[in-house]
Amino acid sequence: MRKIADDVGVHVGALYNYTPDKQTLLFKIMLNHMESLLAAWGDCVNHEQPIDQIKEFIRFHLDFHLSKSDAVLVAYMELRNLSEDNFRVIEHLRRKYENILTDILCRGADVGVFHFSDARITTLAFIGMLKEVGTWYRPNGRLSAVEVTTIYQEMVVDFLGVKKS
Amino acid sequence: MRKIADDVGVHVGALYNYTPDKQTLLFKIMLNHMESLLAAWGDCVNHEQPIDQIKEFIRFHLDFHLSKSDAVLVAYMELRNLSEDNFRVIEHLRRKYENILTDILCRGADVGVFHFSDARITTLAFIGMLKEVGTWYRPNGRLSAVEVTTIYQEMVVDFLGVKKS
DNA sequence: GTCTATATTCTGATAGAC
DNA sequence: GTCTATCAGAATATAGAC
Repeated sequence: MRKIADDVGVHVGALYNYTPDKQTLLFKIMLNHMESLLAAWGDCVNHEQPIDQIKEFIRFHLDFHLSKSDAVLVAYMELRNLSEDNFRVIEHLRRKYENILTDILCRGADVGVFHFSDARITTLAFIGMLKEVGTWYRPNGRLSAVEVTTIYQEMVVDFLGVKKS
Repeated sequence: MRKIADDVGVHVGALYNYTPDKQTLLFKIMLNHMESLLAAWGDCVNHEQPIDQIKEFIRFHLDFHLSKSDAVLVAYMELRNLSEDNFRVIEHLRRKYENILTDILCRGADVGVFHFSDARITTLAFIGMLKEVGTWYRPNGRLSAVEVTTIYQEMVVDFLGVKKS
């Protein structure tokens, strides 16, 4: 709280005009993060073809997460510091986000353009792949955000295009 | 430190017979974790075929990480609490581990059985996929550890088998 | 709405008896 | 090597002046 007050430019006591306690503040930060994530996806274009839709999802996810790396760090690192009740709320929203991807995958499988063995596992594998980017991507690194996005889009599309025996 | 002392069954003061301070204790835990990870891989069978070798790597990684989920949680969550110097040491070992996978990928590409566009990105994508498993796998969940391993082996092998244009 | 001051608890670490 | 006692500083949170 002292560090936050210092960064914001007020003294500690003043902080409690905005939040009843630290736990509530953390929860509101994470809730706001998850809700704006879901809302931002709602504003994205809806593509007819599953292959276009999943590319859009990857572009959206990387764009959102790489541009808000601070909030993302909090969202993933402070999860265990949420109270039990607050944790459940955030987890529910996270599951909702994951299900966006699962739905795209299943729609693609239904029309026969995607091939995978388990929708849930494939979803989590892709989310894991994308999440990892946040740990190594640097704006001035070897690859630009656009290049990273393109590579990931190609990886995922190639993967889904394979016919499984 | 109080919680550790309590779990171990001694009083706080006694802990300082084993570590000069908290930072050193954390570092030694993480160092030990990374060194036993690398040592354990050194004890694995060396397969002739890259496809067998990468399957072995996936089996090894999941087996090691799912069976030591406590240590893995510390290893990933407490990274930011390491001092600058200690962080560099751990990061170096983590890179060494990642390079095991990169080497397998490159060897497979050299002999023409693996196809991917960027060895480093592919490595990190696979590591991310595998790391994610630790966040949702539960011993009594829908899938057993063996089933999860098999699915991941198939996903990775299928992915690497695709010819890129 | 912010500041100052303070209550209270927690935390890492040390000293000295046994 | 462990225990008891304790210090010093940090942390969350509150109260009351302005």
